[in-house]
Amino acid sequence: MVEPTGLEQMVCFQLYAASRAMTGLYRPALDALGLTYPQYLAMRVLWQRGDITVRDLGTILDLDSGTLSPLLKRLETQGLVRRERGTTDERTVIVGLTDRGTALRDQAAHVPERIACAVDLTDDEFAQLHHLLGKVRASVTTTI
Amino acid sequence: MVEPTGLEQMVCFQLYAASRAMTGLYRPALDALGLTYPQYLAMRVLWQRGDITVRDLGTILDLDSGTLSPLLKRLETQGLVRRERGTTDERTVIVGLTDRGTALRDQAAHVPERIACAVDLTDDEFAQLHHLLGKVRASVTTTI
DNA sequence: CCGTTACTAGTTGCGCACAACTTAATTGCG
DNA sequence: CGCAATTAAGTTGTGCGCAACTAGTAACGG
Repeated sequence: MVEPTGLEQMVCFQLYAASRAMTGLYRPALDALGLTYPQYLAMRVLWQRGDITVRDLGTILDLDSGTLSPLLKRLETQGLVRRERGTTDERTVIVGLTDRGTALRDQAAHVPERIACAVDLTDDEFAQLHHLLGKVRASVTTTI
Repeated sequence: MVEPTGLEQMVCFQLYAASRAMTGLYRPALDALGLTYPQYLAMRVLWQRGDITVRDLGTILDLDSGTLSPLLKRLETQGLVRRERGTTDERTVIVGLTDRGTALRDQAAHVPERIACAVDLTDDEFAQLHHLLGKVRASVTTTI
């Protein structure tokens, strides 16, 4: 689809570097909440959707139990999350918010605007980028 | 620059997910070479530029010595790279390719095309994505 | 009903990332 | 020159990501 020497390599590296730069941008705001970026993503899903199995959380975040189990254990240790076995299917574990976890939502409310201000893209460019990243993810994941 | 509730969050997550998906796409090809993706990036810089200090390598890859030192040590253990103190400035360490490291370039030559074929973007879209990621990186890093 | 197969979480091990710190060398300023 | 400030690389500690594996549960086919 493209000459193989430079461009697509550059795109992949740009992706890798831009992703790390963006999570670095979140770091100060999230440090104040005591969260890492992946923990923040998990909390966002919980704030939006409430109780959820580890499996479904993994599907949404594109992470497996090898990553999520210890991450959720740390959130549980912080008192933000509780975990309990599913009743109908005892293989599953259902993750839910504690009161402290629910309360954190308000403190985290200001985070996205702090980020948006720092990234110098127009609405159109945001939408374009979103579209292109979606295409990349779709084509890469279907390639498996 | 944008309503703070959804879009920019999605973009950041898309970036995070797309980056991991892309490195996952490299994995089979790089496994065959015995390299991880960050190791492959370091080798690419060495193939292009020859001897380089750890500092300059870090500037190019946007990584610090905390990441590079152990990574380069592993490449050295594999016999792909040698490290020696700079003569004029003994604080620096100059990284260079061994014969085995140089030879690996030919085996790695086919990697980029394998990736490009799997990502379903036109040349224009690749260029757009490259441009937008560059803007993100630039605005994020200058924000520091 | 029973055994095989599939599925869900969790664990282990390794290699990043990154913050914080250490060591050693250089630079700069009085 | 002499010493403080700066710089380069390395070390330590924590938290991902992901492969490979384990334990326990559910589903299914005969």
